[in-house]
Amino acid sequence: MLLESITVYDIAREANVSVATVSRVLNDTAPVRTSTRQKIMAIIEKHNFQPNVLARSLVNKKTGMIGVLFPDSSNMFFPEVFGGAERAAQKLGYTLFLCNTFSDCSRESEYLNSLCERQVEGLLFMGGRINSRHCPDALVQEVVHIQKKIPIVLINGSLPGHPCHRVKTDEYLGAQLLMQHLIDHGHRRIGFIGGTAETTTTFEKLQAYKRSLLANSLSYRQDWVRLGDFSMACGRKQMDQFMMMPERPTAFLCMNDYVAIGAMKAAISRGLRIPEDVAIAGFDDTQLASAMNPELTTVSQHSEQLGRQAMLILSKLIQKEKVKKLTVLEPTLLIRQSTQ
Amino acid sequence: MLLESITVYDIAREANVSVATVSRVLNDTAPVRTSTRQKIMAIIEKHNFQPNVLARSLVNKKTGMIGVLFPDSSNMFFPEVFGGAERAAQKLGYTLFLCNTFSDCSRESEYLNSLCERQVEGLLFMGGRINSRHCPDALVQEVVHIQKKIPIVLINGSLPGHPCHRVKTDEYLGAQLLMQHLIDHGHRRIGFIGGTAETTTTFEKLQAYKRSLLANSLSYRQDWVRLGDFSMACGRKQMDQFMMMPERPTAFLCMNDYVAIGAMKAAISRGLRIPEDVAIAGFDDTQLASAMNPELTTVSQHSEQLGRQAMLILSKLIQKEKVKKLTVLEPTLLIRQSTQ
DNA sequence: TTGTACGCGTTATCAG
DNA sequence: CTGATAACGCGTACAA
Repeated sequence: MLLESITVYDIAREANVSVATVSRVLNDTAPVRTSTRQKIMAIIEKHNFQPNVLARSLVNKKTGMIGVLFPDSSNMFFPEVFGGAERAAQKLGYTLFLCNTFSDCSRESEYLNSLCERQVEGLLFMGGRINSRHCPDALVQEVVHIQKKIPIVLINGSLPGHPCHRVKTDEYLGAQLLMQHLIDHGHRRIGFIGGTAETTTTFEKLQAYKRSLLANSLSYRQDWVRLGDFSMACGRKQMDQFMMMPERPTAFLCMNDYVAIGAMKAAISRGLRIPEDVAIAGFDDTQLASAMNPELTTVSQHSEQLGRQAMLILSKLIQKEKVKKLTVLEPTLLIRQSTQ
Repeated sequence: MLLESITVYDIAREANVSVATVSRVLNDTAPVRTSTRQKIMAIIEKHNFQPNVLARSLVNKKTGMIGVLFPDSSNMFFPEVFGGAERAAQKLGYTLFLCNTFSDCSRESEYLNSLCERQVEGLLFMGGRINSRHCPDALVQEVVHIQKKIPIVLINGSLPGHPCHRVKTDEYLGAQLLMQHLIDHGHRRIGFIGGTAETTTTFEKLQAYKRSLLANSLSYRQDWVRLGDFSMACGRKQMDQFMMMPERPTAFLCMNDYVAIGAMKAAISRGLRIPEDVAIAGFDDTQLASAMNPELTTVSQHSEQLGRQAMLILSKLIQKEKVKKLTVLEPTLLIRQSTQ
């Protein structure tokens, strides 16, 4: 059951005017005699009348809604991003329609569909298929097709083979900064923990990891790269594995803060001290990083900025303005206790 | 610009049928000859036609949308709650419309308005005015008025003087369990940190705190109750204050996990050991609690359950079923390293 | 089984 | 300044 029971007709009748006039005072779209305007306003107030946005959107073809797809609300990084987007959206007169895909591609497709049917005016896309290194073409096409009709901005991702508007952090640079920091602190044996080989975000960091080793004449050992997923559990499990190796790294680059914290916990429970015995670094600078003890060295993606930028670009796209396809934000290295 | 360019008329014309028939195959609402059905389906597929939900909702008066108001996406507790609600919603065929009020009452009002205009079928309400101990009547009336037309479920809150459907954790009991645990462990001097005197959630815990002291013949000292807000910063600041007192508690009950962690950090940075020198307990069992080192003793509100229950009740309300006004979930004490 | 025509609540166009 | 009236895209009695 919907709220609406009272319509413009009702208030028009009560005011002895036509619906057109009511609409005019509602939208201030044409001059109305002050006396009639006031009469109408009074009746609107009296009944607490709210126009039905559905009907309105149906005619002016504007819903004021922006769809936002994100993979996981339990990873603080994403709420931070869409928090930034939301603030920007509000200033621009848009409302966000948040969709948690739970990193599930089919759910992603469903939401994509649903958002289109709901006539959102633009889409902010994070996670899932746009971070997949081998995304099935069907999934790519889905997005490509939608993009023909409605503007999309990808955040920290891409659609291989299809130019899209994108906003991203230079994750490669971020990982590189981290590596350099570790190396500068004398670490010669560095491991990598977390992420999946399938995801672009992992791949970028892994590339930076490898090249940094190479550039510093340090050896790359495959068994010192232990992927998994993006969770604390993964960090814990993989660090446990490292612990059982005869020869292990003295420092670890982790996929994100969650993984890093899991790794920290595993190390600590084995009696290791951080950073004296082992250095650990995360990524994203979620609240967790500075909450930990010792505080976690990490890289900030300026998550709110990321969301804000994406929303700004999307709004320009909606206004049919030309915008450059790619916007890259520079990450910031945050050196804390866990590595020095 | 909206996606829709092709309508039922277009596909009707192409199939040489009437829009009615198209609508019938779309909704399977009446028998259609198999051959024509297939012809129509083919054309729909071909053009990738998607019906306009706006128009549809306008006639059947169902949007399938549930509005969700929450105060702060940067407090993990809330994403956990609406995560639970979202899973439940999906099974029931609803889509959540998430609105971050940033604990700002005016923003809350705006969203409330916007959601009604958007014809959501129900509302899940968290934070803000429903947790205010002295909520201005105007704000209460806003909600009361909406409630007459559209079902609302309040989560962990209430509207003083107005019966509402509510789902809540027994926070009083939670705090009591925590107190008993501390007392059982020999603590005789216990402090309280965080929250604001204005919020009901703080008040409930504070009541439990006071009564537990009384019931155990322990003295209540006003200067050992240091409120503030719900942030890590608050925990840190207040613990710093405690540190400068000549006589201070040996244990602390904190408003939530964030405050507790702030307090922990402050204590640690002063060289205190946890739990040997000082015991600290949080509330909510967010991811943070088990991520910390030492792990944080806390109380689980079963946040996902909370969201799920609320959504279930709301859906019954929408179906006009009778549902009991109040549902209380029992919290669970989680004893971890920070207190023993 | 299918088509016609109206209604859903607004906005917009065009006369007056 | 104001009032009919036609869209907007779809569902659905009612009739055929």
